[in-house]
Amino acid sequence: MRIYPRHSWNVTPTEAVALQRRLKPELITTTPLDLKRIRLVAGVDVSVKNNVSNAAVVVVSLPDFRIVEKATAEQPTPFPYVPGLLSFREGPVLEEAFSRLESEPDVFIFDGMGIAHPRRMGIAAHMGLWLERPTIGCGKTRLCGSHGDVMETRGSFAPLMDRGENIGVALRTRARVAPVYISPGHRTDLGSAIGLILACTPRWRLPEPIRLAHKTAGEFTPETRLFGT
DNA sequence: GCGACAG
DNA sequence: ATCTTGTCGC
Repeated sequence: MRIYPRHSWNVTPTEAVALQRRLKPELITTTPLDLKRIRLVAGVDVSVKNNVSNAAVVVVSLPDFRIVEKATAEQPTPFPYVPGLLSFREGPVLEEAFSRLESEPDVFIFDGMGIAHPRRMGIAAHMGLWLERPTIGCGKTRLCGSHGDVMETRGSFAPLMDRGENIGVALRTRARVAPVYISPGHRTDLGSAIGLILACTPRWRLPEPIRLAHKTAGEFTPETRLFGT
């Protein structure tokens, strides 16, 4: 599918922060999704081993979660892990995987934050600008903000607040299991994000597309090129 | 200055 | 993220 690069990834951490501040005004997080019309959902994930990054985008159909397409890419890891700058580490290899995608998913779910980020530019929000399509952040742990208790029943959630803003929710996708952190990325709103995540978690804590992408990204065979050939 | 800190 | 054994539960 077509992608829309917005800037070079070859930047310093200081420049990266400046880029996040410049891009933030372009995010749209007030448009609801028409959930009953969603047909294709993509899960996005990156695994890193020995400074080699492997990206996987797995597209599934709803409501049966059948795999429609898988796109992958491999690149040297270009940037260290710095809290708040994850997209500069995973963005380049994701861009390559996205460019190989044939289908056009209605929405993309990322392993990480959307606007639940110090500068409201988590990886789901940032890459949403590359895709110009709805994106949602689904993280396993919190980057910033705070929230109250979440009831133990599936579907319960508590607002995630940061500096007076509601940037997402801690959402219980499975009874008595730790909640996940959901936030809009681009071209969707918080309510729609919650609805879509619940529609994608029939059994496990993490959304099915993310689980499949995680599995695919981690299945790469490490290059054991010792002794040549 | 100190603590927090997606993957 | 990755490194890693056993272990509790359905």
